[in-house]
Amino acid sequence: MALFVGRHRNRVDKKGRVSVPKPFRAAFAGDDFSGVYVYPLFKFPALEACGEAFMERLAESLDDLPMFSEEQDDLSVILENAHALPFDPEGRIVLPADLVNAAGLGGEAMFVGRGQRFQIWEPKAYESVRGPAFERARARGTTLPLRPRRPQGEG
Amino acid sequence: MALFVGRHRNRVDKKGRVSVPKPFRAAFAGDDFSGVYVYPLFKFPALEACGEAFMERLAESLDDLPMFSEEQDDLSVILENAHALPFDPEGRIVLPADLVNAAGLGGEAMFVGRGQRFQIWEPKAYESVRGPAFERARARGTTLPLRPRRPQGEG
DNA sequence: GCTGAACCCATTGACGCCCATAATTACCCA
DNA sequence: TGGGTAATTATGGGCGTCAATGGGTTCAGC
Repeated sequence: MALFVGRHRNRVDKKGRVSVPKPFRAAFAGDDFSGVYVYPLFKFPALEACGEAFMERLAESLDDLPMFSEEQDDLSVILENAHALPFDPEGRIVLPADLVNAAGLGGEAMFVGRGQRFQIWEPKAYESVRGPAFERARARGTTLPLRPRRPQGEG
Repeated sequence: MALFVGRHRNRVDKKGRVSVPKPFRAAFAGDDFSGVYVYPLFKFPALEACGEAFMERLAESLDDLPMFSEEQDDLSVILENAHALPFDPEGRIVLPADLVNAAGLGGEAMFVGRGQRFQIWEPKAYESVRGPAFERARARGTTLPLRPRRPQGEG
């Protein structure tokens, strides 16, 4: 599967349109739904986006939680606040007002790859929140506990 | 899988292009994505590069961690700072400004084999940082416990 | 008839592709 | 063993294409 990596900074025009970076769009090729699912993060002033496959996985994970439980109710807010945003012919999406507000977006949007999904940030907010993360990793001498290599596919 | 070994010193032209040494390129033959993933290292003023397989493994390791957890946020630093750099028809990649800055690259780049991955250094920085490593290993009488030979072939 | 959204079109600027050339390296033959 | 030659890789520059962007226009719903 194609991965989302790196950062891309694009403009948000007067109509609220913003181009999804081509490398990110490419990862959705073949999906039934030509667009992305976007929802606000509760942890950061930012949005997260994913494709159909991941959204289904998320829904299933929610179903694994006890029915009528508090956690299920809480985490369901993701689905409740998610928007399915279709691509226009040029590969742009229109961000609804509630998402713009949640992320504090202005004239520009920063697309940030996260592997299976990506995030959308107001550039300055990204800088101040995530900027220190790299320095922190350096200071801690962070090491990566990698998942063991798979015996077969050896992908 | 082919291994990355040895050092290669290539020029970086005005456009930021640099040839990936042929022996290194060969290791990526057969990948869906014809190019390399490059990200800055925490520990050194240098870049590290890997292929699709390793990057997917990294993304999967991330997904093994709980969504919205702190660890996941920390580890995704690599993905956020990585660039997918495609080969041009001549086997070169274009290094973006942030990577050039992170490694302090000028007119030349040193490619250093590291087995499953390789690094990209500014030649002088490599000399001063890694040069002593050989002497240090000698002085310490460093030893390396080898992993037992695997039963089959299976690279 | 009005509002809003989706589509179409034009511009521009970066990036990828193609070519030509130079520097190695590998190979062959004397 | 040495030199010469051929093939391959590295390098540099120019040009064409495509992605990003902005505005206009048509269509549908109210």
